[in-house]
Amino acid sequence: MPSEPSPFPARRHDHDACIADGLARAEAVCRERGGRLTENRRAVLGLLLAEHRPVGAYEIVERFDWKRRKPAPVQIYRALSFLEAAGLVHRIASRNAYVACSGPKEEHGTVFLVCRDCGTFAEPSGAAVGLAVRDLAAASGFEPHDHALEVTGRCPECRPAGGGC
Amino acid sequence: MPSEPSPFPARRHDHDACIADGLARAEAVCRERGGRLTENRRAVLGLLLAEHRPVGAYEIVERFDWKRRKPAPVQIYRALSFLEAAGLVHRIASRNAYVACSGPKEEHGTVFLVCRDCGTFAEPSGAAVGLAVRDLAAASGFEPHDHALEVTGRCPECRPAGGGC
DNA sequence: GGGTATAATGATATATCGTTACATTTCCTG
DNA sequence: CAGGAAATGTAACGATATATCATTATACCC
Repeated sequence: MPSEPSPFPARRHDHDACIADGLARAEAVCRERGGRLTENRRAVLGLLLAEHRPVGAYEIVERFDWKRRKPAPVQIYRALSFLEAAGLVHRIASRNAYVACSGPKEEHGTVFLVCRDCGTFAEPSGAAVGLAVRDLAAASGFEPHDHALEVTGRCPECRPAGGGC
Repeated sequence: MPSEPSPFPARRHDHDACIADGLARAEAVCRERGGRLTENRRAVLGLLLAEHRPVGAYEIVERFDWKRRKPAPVQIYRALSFLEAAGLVHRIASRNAYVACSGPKEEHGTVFLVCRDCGTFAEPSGAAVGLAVRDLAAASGFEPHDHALEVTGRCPECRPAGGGC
């Protein structure tokens, strides 16, 4: 089969570039939507882009060197709210954590794969799942607005290689 | 099309019966799995069965008249953990809330519909979604273990009837 | 540039959700 | 009834998220 490229980040990739891309995209989104990508917001997004995994808000607080001090939680939550509303960050409810949106151009995915071993995160394009949800909802007379599918499992890197266990 | 019955509870239904059924099922599950459906656990499950919507743990605390006192949160969490492990209750991560499992015999659904207006909850059988998830994961080399799909929207009762708004 | 409305931040406190720790009781089993 | 596993009682704590209000920055119009 033609097989799309894996949605997981390659083990080695140009990480600085993917951070830069993410920030550039954020600038574009802000221009379009009207918000401002302020220093705080940029810093939070940068931190999330630097990981390919969900990060808790209080972990961001700890890692955030902000004018030589730790920020108050509310600073981080404000930045996260803004970024989430702009579609630049997703909240992973099952983990109380946040992750930078990895889909630069495609419509926002609503399927999240999280590796139980290394925590790595991927956001494959979930068109088939979206359709299945729509069908299911329609059959119930339910009008879906929003959905999030969080799948836990093992990523290709953490799966035992051959046929083993 | 043949159209399965709606997974939503009918507006009027024999509510006492559905509570009784749920408790009876819980007894059966406990006999099979080895736990005990103690007074606390029965009370928590009963409270959840009496709602067809996700209820927060602290809301259960508030509503729980337990020997004329409020229980400590840990009591409720202990009961919820037991019931969840037994498959009698689901946690709705996106809301930090808990709901009685509505599927009496069918394999446990992993799709949850929650009405944004009235909070009503349904758990349709999500076989198609499950397949879509499996395919999607397989295409990424991801080995799925567990997933939960929480869909927000409007239930049939809360949707505007005809074409209007 | 000055006035002003809006957006964003700073700082403190508090609400909400969930767990740890350890002593005690209940209940099954022999 | 003794012994052990399961469940509960009680208190304190940890983790996650929001409320409130004063202040500062930015955009926009004149």
